[in-house]
Amino acid sequence: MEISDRKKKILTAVIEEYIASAEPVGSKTIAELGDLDLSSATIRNEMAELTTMGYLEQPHTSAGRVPSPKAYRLYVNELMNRQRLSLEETDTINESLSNKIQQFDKLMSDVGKLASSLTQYPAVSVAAPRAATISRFDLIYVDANTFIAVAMLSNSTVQNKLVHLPFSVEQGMIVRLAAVFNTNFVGISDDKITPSLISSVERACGDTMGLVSVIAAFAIDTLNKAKEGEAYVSGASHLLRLPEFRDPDKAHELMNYLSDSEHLLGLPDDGVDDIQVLIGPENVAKELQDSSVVIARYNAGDNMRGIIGVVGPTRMDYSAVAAKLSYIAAGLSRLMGMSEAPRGFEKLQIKGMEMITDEHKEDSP
Amino acid sequence: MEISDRKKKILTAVIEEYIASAEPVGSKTIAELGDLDLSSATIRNEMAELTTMGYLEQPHTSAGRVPSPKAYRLYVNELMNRQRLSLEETDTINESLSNKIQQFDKLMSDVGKLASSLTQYPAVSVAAPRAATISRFDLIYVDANTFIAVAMLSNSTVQNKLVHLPFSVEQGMIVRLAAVFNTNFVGISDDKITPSLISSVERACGDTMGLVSVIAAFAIDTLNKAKEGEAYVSGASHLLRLPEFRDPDKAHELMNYLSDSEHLLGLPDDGVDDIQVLIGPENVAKELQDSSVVIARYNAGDNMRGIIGVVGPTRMDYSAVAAKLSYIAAGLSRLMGMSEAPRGFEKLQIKGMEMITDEHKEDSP
DNA sequence: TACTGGCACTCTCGCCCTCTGAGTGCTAAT
DNA sequence: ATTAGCACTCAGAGGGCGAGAGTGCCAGTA
Repeated sequence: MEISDRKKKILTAVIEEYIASAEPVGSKTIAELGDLDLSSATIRNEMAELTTMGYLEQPHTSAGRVPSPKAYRLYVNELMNRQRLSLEETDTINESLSNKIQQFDKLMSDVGKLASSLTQYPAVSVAAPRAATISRFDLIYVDANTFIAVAMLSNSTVQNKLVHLPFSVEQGMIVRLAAVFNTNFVGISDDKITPSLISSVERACGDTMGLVSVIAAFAIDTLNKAKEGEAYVSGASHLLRLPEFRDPDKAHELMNYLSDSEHLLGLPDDGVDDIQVLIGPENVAKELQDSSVVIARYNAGDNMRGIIGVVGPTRMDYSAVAAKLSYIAAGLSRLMGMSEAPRGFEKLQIKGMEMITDEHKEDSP
Repeated sequence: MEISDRKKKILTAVIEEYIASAEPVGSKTIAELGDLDLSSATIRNEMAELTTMGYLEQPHTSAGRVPSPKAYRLYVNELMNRQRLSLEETDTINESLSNKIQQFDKLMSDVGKLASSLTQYPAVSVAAPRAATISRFDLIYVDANTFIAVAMLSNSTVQNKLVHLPFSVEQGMIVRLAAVFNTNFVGISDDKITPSLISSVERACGDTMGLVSVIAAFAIDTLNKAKEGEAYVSGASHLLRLPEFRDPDKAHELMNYLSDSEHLLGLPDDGVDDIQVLIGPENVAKELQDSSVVIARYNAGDNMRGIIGVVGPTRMDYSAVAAKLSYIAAGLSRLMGMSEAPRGFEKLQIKGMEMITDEHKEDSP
């Protein structure tokens, strides 16, 4: 059966009422809203039909109706009106992002915190794994027992390691090693760094003290680290505020699931849309079957992708959450993803100096 | 009134029973343990006195007794027998630590996760703030628009930044800048990097394009980052397992408190003992008044101090938690704090190669 | 004098019962 | 097609009751 316009209106009203109250919605409540000029009896009939059509559910006979996942899906796809953020809200987000972006390594977790405090739901922040090779290598001589290894990766990140040695090396050796590494280790993936390569390099520069091994280990370590994704969860405690998680066992189950980042690292792969909503049973993980997830993807240039997501009950304010997340994601892409434009420069301004970015735009994209 | 030996024994029994069961303990339960050969009536009398002395409390007239904070304090100070970890447990810890220590920047949060999973309580991992200066500076030329700034700090950490420029610079300029920075910026604290210093340096190397500012900003940023402490919370969901946090509001309050790292950064300062137990009202924060905190301090060399702590109900298995935490802390100090011995070297072994460390010792220190 | 058995007393907790009220489905009237 | 009206259902709140755990106290015993 096709769903009539009037049914859609009623369904929308039920969903929005339920999102606000978390309690089953009765026909009388809807009638009294006054949006549609219908008696409660008429609405009752419509709601009965919506129930047989699978859009509404009754917890028990004499209770009101609760939207089904199918209803939320319809709501998200066509019923809800996409919310625009207020100027105030976009300003807050822009300001937070500008501040956060100063410290690149904390960015991931800070963005999660921002999303969480903005939406009042737990947020997950995930950086997609990305393959990388070393594109430049350097060794900085500090003293006879110490040098710093620096590796710049193909994804434009730089890693370093301070190495103390239990013996002395002369500066010339360090310089020679750097040169050899730059010819042998640049542009290859970590599984190409085999023991046989290491020993041939050892012979090439006359290293008998295991220096090459140490540096090669650093290279492997760095590449591995780059390959791994990262995942952070922020604001998990927001869950406990919600009526659907008053039961500590339920809350515990979900929080436990979220705290294992293994589960979250898979998220960035499937799905192509900029923003994606997974409602209840649409989630594959059984721990999420009663919850919904809103995910925004961003592209931070240099083949680094990430997602920022929010977890909540199926009764979630999809409209507001989606608007906020996509604004954050767009802001991230804008601030970080300008591969063409000069990068890094604008991140290094002294506090108080103006950021070199576009002027703030308050349109949510 | 002085507390007799027999009272101590009874108190210990009550505390341990309560720690295990989370329910008020009656005289009969203690009598049936058989540890002391006394009738329930005698124990009843003793418990009544312990109550007037302030060691026990009654939730209501006809319930058993619950230990007071004062009782836990006595228990921790002299009653409990300090637990030794099993060989198995120490092996697990040692192994985890060896693995974690590979990736220095994740160490903090990983150690928290370890403590949390070991104790089954939420854990906090805090790195104390530490002042630092730059002890060596280097700029690595990548291409005409790109260089890498590397700063080694007095605390032996190394930071770097990839800098893209919206214009070209020649390699000679980069080299000259590095030299100038090494003479002007080494050994000074961040508040010495004033605009006037920057402009004098700018004049010294003929920089008209703001390069010096960019690099100085990196220096300030790096020093600031080093000065800030870091705090992580792991395994907060463990709280929900505990009977005292079945009430979602209580759990929410504590989790909320913990999630704001501001509160935790203060922890490392006060207190001098290696291991410290704060019971209920001994905590200054009102959110912790009903909970206990066990803190272990470690010293990771290079003037880096940190604490690893566990938060739980006052009814906490102090003995086991303290043993585990202090073993972890000692392990950290051992693995990282060997300032005299070669450092860094042992962290860079290829996976599968043996770690260069002391053999595992199963003594808890 | 120190301990113990016994007993009356108290109070929580779980259980059952009842009652109320919200919400429904259906029918007859408009 | 819509609505008013009505009988029906059922969760949840409130009250009463009994069981059981634990206590304090007293009198008796070693």
